[in-house]
Amino acid sequence: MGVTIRQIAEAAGVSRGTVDRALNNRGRIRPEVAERIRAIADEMGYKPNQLGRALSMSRNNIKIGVILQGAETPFMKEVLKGIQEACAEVDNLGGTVLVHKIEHQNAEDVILAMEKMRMEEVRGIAMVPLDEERVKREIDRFVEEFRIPVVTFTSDVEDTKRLCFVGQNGVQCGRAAAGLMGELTGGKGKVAVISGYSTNTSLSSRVVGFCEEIARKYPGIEIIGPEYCFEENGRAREITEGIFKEVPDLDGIYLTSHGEEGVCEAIAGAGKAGQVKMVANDFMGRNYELMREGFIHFLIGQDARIQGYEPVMILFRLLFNGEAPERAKIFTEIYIRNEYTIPEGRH
Amino acid sequence: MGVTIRQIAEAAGVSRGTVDRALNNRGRIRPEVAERIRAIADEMGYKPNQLGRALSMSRNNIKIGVILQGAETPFMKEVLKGIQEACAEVDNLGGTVLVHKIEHQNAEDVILAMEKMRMEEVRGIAMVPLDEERVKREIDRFVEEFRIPVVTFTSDVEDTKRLCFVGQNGVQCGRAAAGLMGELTGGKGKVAVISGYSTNTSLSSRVVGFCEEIARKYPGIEIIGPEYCFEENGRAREITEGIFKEVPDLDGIYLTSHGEEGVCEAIAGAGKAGQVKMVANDFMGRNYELMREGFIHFLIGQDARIQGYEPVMILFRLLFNGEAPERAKIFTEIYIRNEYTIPEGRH
DNA sequence: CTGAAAGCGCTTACAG
DNA sequence: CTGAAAGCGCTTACAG
Repeated sequence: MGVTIRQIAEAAGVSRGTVDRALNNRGRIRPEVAERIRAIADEMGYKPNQLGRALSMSRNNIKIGVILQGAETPFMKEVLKGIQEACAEVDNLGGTVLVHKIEHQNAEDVILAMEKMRMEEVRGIAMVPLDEERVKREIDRFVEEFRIPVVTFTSDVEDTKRLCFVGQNGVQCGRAAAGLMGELTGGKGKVAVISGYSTNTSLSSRVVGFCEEIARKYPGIEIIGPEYCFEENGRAREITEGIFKEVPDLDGIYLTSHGEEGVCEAIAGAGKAGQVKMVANDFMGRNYELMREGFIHFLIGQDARIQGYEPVMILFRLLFNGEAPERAKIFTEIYIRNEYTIPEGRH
Repeated sequence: MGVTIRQIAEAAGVSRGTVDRALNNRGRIRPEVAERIRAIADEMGYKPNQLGRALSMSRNNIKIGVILQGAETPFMKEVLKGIQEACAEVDNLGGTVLVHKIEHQNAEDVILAMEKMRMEEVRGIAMVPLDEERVKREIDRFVEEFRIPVVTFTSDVEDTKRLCFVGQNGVQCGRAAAGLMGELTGGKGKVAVISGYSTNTSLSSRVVGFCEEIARKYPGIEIIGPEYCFEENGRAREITEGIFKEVPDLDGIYLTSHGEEGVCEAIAGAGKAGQVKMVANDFMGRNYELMREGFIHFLIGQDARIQGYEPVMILFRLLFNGEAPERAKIFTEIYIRNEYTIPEGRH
């Protein structure tokens, strides 16, 4: 197959160690010799064999830490699957991945977890951050003082020295929903926006994207809300019922977050299934069923798996090959699904 | 890190070769000994290190052949990128991939390419087949007589001994389009279907899926056509103009294949941009632009990359690890995109 | 600055 | 049926 380091060594009349030093800029080599070896390697079309490399490097194994918040949510459980896939792959390549799960969101716990990771001597950290000053300061300290690169995922903290972010572009997600709702309603009528928490930045980005784009492209649509249901079905139901009372001729509902079942119960109760157009988010819980039953017209989702997988692999590629990520923000695909594009073998 | 074969050998008081024979059922070992070793390995939680395995196996390298048809089309060029990714990965794991490109579709050339692959002693073939008797017979002969597994991709030939198929479910794709068109038109009006070739099975599946689902779920919609434009813009334009003449109050167009620009010219000519709802296929050519310009409302697409990547990897996993694919038909995701979910950095 | 050697975890002829 | 040894392609102390 490929050219090996041994062949180059023979062609150059030096030892394999010398070739290694030349090709990987390890110093301790006469510059002219290094130059000559590199030229020979180029000419012979040398491509390092990752296998040999990895096997040899597995002696000083690369350890990567992962810190998960909100680990109890269905979304994070999906993300965790992606992390585990990455673990398997990193393991195969001779590295190690340490995962620390935190239930709910908690700055204190995050900082403690980071400290723990440092004690374990991880060489990089992938984490779900929190938009709090002390967390951000800690991230910067890890990067600058300890030289431990940090990749954020799912939520971002832009004003830090984190290497990059992997996750959804919330504003764009809201715009996509606006495009769908616009077409579903023929660009006119009344559409309610129901969100989860006003304090959650990724949810409010969706609301902003939605409202802005509706205003821009479908000025014939009047927006009701946003109202907040705290991702609870009971609350979502009450809100929806309330809206129906105020606005009996409602044409559509955009739901940024959980509470689907409550909303659908209210729709069913009002006898408006299929008639009130609904766009919701995420491929979790009973959402596919609700789509099949005709309550939800479109689901917008993100690839949770890749939000776990990619951050770990980005760090591994950095630490193993010195490959830096291409961009500071790696936005995941925004999937649009209708009842015909539900993946096989899913709930 | 993990438990190694050497540790098991020490624990069992045998040589590493013996452990290998026990764990990989290579025979030439006393059954009791094999059993004992397997028990010990289990207990110690042994997981074979793929790296060591691959590096060692790279001596008798695994060669995989790929046969591409219609290599000149934009779609196949995307597929080819996936193939090249797989090549790189297989290469890294000590294997080799041979790619044979055929312009257009041609049974004779396919059979010749298969023969060539056999001469090259490939251990598996991934190919775009052709629904012709002699091609199918040849596939069966390769599988049964030569014991060379065959994976089909992009198009399938069900009644053969091929290991599995990777590609789109055309009928489902048509149904997804029907769901979109139904919502775009409010479930009523007149919708034209324009396809590429009546002889192309994957295109006719789309037509069938579309028409059946419209009839079932949106009985208020009347279907015009299908007409065939041979994927030519000129022809597509004429057809569309013809339809406008016959059906001035047309509400939508479903285009199963290329000819988008021709159709859009006709729409523009009639001053009906945005008004006639359009659903088209594939993320190629000017399709994203046409969507941004408001001609196309939804694009349905397939992940071309994975249709090249996966078949090669399926064969590699089979030949390298003895892992068989999970299903005989591996359907790729059906993506729905609107103007807000166009991936970054794409034309 | 350079080389010889050992080692990463596995597989595979070769002896016996 | 079993073991000792060589080898896959690379990296890395250790000498010099």
